[in-house]
Amino acid sequence: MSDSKKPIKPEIPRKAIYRLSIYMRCLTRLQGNGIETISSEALAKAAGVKSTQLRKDLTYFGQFGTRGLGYDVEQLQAMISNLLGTSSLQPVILVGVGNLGSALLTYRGFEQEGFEVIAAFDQIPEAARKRTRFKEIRPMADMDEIVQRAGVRMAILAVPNLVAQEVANQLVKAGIVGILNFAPIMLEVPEDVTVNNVNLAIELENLSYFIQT
Amino acid sequence: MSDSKKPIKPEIPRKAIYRLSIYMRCLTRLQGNGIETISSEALAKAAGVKSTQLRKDLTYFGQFGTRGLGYDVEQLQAMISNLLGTSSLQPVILVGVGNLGSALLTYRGFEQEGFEVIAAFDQIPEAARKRTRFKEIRPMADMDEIVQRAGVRMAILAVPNLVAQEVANQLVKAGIVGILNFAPIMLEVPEDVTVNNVNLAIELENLSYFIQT
DNA sequence: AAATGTGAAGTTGTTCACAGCT
DNA sequence: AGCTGTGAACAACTTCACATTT
Repeated sequence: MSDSKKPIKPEIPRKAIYRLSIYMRCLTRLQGNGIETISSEALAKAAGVKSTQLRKDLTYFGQFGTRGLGYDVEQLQAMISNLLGTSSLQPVILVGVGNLGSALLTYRGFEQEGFEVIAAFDQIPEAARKRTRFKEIRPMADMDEIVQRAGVRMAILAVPNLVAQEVANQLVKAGIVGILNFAPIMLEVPEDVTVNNVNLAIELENLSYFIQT
Repeated sequence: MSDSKKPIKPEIPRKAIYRLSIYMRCLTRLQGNGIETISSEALAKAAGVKSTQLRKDLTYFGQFGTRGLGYDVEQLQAMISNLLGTSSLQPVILVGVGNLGSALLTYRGFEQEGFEVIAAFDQIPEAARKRTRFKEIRPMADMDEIVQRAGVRMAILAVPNLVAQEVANQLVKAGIVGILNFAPIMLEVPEDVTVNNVNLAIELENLSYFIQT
């Protein structure tokens, strides 16, 4: 599970924001199939939610449909993409090129979704280079300069637990305001910084609970 | 975000189960530091939750503390591990050794948490072998046999969207009852199968929303 | 007629306040 | 005295029912 602790706009449920991403993927697929208009009923089904929820989610941000008709696929897609801030390519850095970090660098899936990993950082860049083909591996000391020069606002944190807080502090100091944290600890960050936690082991453990006979 | 749709015991909030995993990690760390007893207050702080929530979460499963004293670290750890079904090593398979799949195989972090990836499957095993050093890469056709022989109950699904549902069906048929799904689609599965969804792109997108100025 | 937008009702999850052990 | 366990109050989120628009 992932988990952020930033309700900037407290009126809007955090889960609603996650669902926007899902709606957007569905819309992109529909667009690819040449479908121009869709009802909340049909889109909700594709997204795996109730149609009332979809409509409620959208109205947090405005009115985008036409009664009696439905939603314009392209227009709604553009609107959501814009809301999420993914309508332009966003630079991201990755910190910690160990086991998981190098795995994430290998996975080029972020690029397809509007994020570009412009640099990776590791305490021992030479060792890190042996684990990946990714070229831009830098020592931690270069972080400030690169973040500032490229105007990076988001970071993927994949360092060992013991140093996670310390590195998070460094990230914040460099100007990062969004952290995707893979370390299984609660990071303490200033109010204006958002942390989303992802932990694959916890997801497996959670499954493990539910599949018990 | 992760997301399962299986409330076998509807009284217990799903989020409470996730939190159990977090408590367990904290307890393991405390145990390593030689701490024998801890109050709900202190453990809750380490886990990043309110103490009342921790106590409520635990009482869904029974009474484990001593009033006036707190909880026995080792005992509580063992209890939660047992509840989650992670007290013994659990075999897992991975399906789809593409970009993400091979990244996940590279990441050996599951092993450290009580899960062993005993085999990986791909439609084109020869091509998949070029992406990873993991040895046990099999054609999809071998799935049934391996799952049954090893008594595997959990699978990590990292195939392209277009075939995700189809492969999920095959997994279910083979006897898998827990799926960690990385494809950004809602899988349709029988009631007795649990799906947890993880989508890294969605997590980044969600961050992207919150860091907007 | 068809489908959206939305206040109100319902449900689920969290926190409080305090009773009850040790 | 200190800290857990828990019903009751509260808050957040979801669903319903229906008025409204095309």
